[in-house]
Amino acid sequence: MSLFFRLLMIFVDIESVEIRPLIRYNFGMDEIKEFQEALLNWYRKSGRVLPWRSDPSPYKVWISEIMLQQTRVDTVIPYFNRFISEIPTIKDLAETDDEKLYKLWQGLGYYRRASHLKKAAQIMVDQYNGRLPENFNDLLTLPGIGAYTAGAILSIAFNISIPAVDGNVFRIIARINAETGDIQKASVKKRLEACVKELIPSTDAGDFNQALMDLGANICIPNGIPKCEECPVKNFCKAYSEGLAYTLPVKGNKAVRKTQEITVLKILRDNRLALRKREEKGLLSNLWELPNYQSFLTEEQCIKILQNNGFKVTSIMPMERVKHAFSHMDWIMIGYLITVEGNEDLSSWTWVTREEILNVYSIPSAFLPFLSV
DNA sequence: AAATCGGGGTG
DNA sequence: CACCCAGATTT
Repeated sequence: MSLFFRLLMIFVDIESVEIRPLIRYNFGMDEIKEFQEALLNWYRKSGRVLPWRSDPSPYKVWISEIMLQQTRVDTVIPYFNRFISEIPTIKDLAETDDEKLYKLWQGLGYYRRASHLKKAAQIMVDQYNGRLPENFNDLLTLPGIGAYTAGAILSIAFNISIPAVDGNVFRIIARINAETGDIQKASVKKRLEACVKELIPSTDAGDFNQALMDLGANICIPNGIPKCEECPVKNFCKAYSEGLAYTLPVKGNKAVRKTQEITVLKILRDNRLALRKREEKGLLSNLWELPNYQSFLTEEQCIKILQNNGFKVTSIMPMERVKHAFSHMDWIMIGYLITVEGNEDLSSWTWVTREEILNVYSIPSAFLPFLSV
């Protein structure tokens, strides 16, 4: 045997020790077939009934997948139904007014998704004959579509055999293999994705992928104790056989949360409320907000700000303190209810009616506690 | 690789 | 209160 081969074997051995700890990760052909059938049979019997499943057209699958990014099914359902009803086709989406689009998205979060949808729809109209492209690479070029969403669209809407690996699937596959590596790490993710590629059937890929999602939602759950006894594929699961299902997967990386103190002004003039449009980039971009300022301001400081802009303050009253948690930071907000007189309009402020607040302007959830009063 | 980007449900 | 969710994009 050549020296090259011996070195290669040593290299492979080291790799397998470092990158593959205990791990299952080796399935026989018969076993894969059994796994697929067990999962698909369970899905056909116990899968969820969802609005985007009754008619899995490419458009509906796409919209649902974008809405479902980091967002629970129960949250998405009413947004999805309203969206499809208001904007039923790709062409309609490409031509939808931005305010209407953002209003439909109000409260759903990750607002970039809405603007990505419209941009992608315009590209589909311009370059793809008004349809979704049917291949992975073209889908990936569209804004808002990454590897997971491209896989989901291709498998569910076009029945192409391709994985759609989301948080559910990472968790399930990690447990099946008793993967003890940190599933946040790229190397571990790569390993898990390769495993899904082995397990996915050449037909029924859409059902297979959705079956994994439903398994993750109802059986192999993320928080709390997984319901292993009800699991259709428990006999294939190394974490189950070793009593590790509750412990796995391993996730490191606890990010430090920051806190910002903010003063929010609810300013009324002639029964109209002052709103301000946020920047086109960054947090809550393009949405409408109550005028607000860094740090906690006193009544006197607020009055001075308004006077400097040409208003006469006729009343000012402190409002209840509100906390709002984003995924990466917290806002602590104090508020003042203020009435003003004066004709000088700040160019960046818009004076709106109660009706318009409800029907036109998209306002982030953080400010809603100040509006209900 | 790590940070950014929402909001709500859950233990 | 911390963690997670049918992730993608930017830094």
